[in-house]
Amino acid sequence: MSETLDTSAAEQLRSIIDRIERLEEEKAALAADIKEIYAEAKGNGFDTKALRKIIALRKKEPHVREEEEQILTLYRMAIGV
Amino acid sequence: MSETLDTSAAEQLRSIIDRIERLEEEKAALAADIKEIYAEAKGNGFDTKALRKIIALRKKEPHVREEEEQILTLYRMAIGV
Amino acid sequence: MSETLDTSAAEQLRSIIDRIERLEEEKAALAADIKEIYAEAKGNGFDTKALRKIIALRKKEPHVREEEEQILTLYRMAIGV
Amino acid sequence: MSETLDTSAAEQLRSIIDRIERLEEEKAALAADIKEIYAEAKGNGFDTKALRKIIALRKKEPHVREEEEQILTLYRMAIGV
DNA sequence: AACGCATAAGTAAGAC
DNA sequence: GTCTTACTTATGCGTT
Repeated sequence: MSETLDTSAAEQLRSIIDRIERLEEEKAALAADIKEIYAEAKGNGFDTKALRKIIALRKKEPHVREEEEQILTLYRMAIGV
Repeated sequence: MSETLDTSAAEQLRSIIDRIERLEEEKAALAADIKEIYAEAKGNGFDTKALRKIIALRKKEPHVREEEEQILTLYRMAIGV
Repeated sequence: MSETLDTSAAEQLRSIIDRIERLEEEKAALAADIKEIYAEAKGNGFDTKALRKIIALRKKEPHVREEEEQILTLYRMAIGV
Repeated sequence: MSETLDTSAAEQLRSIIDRIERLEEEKAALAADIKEIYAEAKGNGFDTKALRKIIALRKKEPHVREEEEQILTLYRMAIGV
């Protein structure tokens, strides 16, 4: 490997970093918004852990979710939990 | 801050690192054993994802688990998922 | 705990979930964009692991980063790594 | 899929879960021991964040670590961080 | 070999 | 202030 990046590569590198940082910033802003909603929900008496589970459940395709729940139920019954 | 650690501190540092590394090694060995059991279970037709959920469920205190499931069910019914 | 959520609470719940899901969607879109930039960078011969480290370094306040690096160097010299 | 596990499968399932739980317990005990060493080190004035970095560095093969550090340095110089 | 999944680690925040 | 809990990132693993 060479010891330094040539000018073109250095410019490319800067560009990549800039673009990523810009997007990361927007992503962080959204994460903050989401966090705020959870905080507000908690303030209104909702259980955030359950809220997160609901969100996760709704992300799955219905038939996938049902299949998974069926298997889990099967195992739970088998060992009595 | 000084620029180097004195001999005593350096020795202490080595000792700390050694002890942690030794324990990390044992921990990694156990993780490998666990992984092997999952692989074997999968080979026998078990669903590892469901297995992991079962293990997680059993980690919780029964009344805590029941409480959580009750809330989740409440929310699921309210929004129909 | 009551067995069902009253209408008002159910509506609130739906609203919370909707808002979070909308934001999560935007967040996922940004994450996908970021991933794409990394993939493109990789295609142009950049090392993505190093890129991520650079991004992480730049997130820190300069004096914090320097302080951390100084301590790390101190420890590295003490144990010779 | 059948609605219940036959007796043999249920026994197998119990055995799998038992074995995993036993190993998980030992693993958790080791994790607790490790945490304790970090706490003790912190009490003696060591920086745990740096300690963790040292441990991570030592996990890598020397030539891999050197290669990674070389690339990172290259990028850092190119963008001046 | 790339892709997503899953674990683990590290970091940051909140509760006691 | 500490100590846990949760969120984020990173790395490794298995799958396709």
